[in-house]
Amino acid sequence: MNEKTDLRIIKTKKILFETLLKLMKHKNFDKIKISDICEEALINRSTFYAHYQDKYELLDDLVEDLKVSLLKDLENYENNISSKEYIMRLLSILINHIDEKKDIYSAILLNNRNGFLIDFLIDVTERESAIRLKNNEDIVKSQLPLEIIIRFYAGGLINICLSWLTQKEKYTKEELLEYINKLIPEKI
Amino acid sequence: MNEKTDLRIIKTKKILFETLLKLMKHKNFDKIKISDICEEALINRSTFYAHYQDKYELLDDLVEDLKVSLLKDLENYENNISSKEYIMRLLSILINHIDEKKDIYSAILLNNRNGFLIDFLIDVTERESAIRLKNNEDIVKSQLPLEIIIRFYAGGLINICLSWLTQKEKYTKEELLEYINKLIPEKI
DNA sequence: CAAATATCAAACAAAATGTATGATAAATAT
DNA sequence: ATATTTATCATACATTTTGTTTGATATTTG
Repeated sequence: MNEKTDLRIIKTKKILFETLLKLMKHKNFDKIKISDICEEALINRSTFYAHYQDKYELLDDLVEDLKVSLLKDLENYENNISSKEYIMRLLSILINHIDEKKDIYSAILLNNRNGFLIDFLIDVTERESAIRLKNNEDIVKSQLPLEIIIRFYAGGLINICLSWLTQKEKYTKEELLEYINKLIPEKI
Repeated sequence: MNEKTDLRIIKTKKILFETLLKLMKHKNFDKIKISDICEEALINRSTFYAHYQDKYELLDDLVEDLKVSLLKDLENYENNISSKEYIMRLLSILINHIDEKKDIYSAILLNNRNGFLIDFLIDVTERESAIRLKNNEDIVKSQLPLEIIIRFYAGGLINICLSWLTQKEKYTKEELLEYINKLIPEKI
């Protein structure tokens, strides 16, 4: 979000983000025109082009912001805990993060842009998990490639989170975590 | 693929499918123009418009074909087996299906069109599983909502399949199934 | 072989993108 | 506070891509 922090740039990008998300709630991203965005945002089209080559760059930038925000949420939490405990904490952070940015995630999901999102979430959770779980005894014993284990749990858990997000309010965050707790074995 | 089976229509659509997939290997779907497709396919642009409104309809049609093909693969296999055994057979069919259509799946994956694919695969596997697992004793005992269980395993397993697909030939199909076998508990 | 129809080439209208220019307003720096 | 820098704006215009139409040609069906 910071180019060199000229206030006008920050403001413009913020409006573009908000407008894009707003439009994505009613219209598929594929069908949104740059001119639609600018019109709704009350921003000159040449200003748009001053910042982004196309709408894909705009969306990239928006997702990049999300990523930064999630990484920040993940920054400070404890090390050296059992793999299950670790996973549960990671998830708790993730679910809170998604819940806070509900609007953004839903908008992206409703637009068949899941690929984006899943890649990014898996990327983050995988990197995190890979570091933490690398020398975990249970995992070494299981004789499974670490990446397989991570892909499995990351995919499963993210899928639960995403469906939870779209079926608004069917379960509370706490219930969701409780269900997940039952799904994950004590020893992986 | 059949409108009313005029050979020319079948041929045209087939070529359009192949051409789109070919282009998607080198270029993101977002950036592919209808004129690119037609040029490469040696098909007149007005012919394209005679069949599809835009490139998204073309991709839809292509994915629809995939879906039909997977459903056909899933048609005939045994009922009344334990949940784990059931899941393993389902997966074996799924993996074989993906392996056979490797080119198509990779092309779509490389194009950030995963959303499409994951939705579709989850849809199919969920519907299948929901029918089969509904009255399963183990599941009733677990006190978890069925949809949560299905989402979890569907997401996890599909994610493994997808990453397997992109890391070409790192494991054999058989190894992959063996790993998955270890990941799924005997009693869910 | 006759009838039906899908494809084609070509030309055109409309929509959307992308670029350039100089004036104006807002932010930064001294 | 003022000067300087620079982001935004309005406007105009070139280009690209899409979408439609027409009638001729070729292929398929019956």
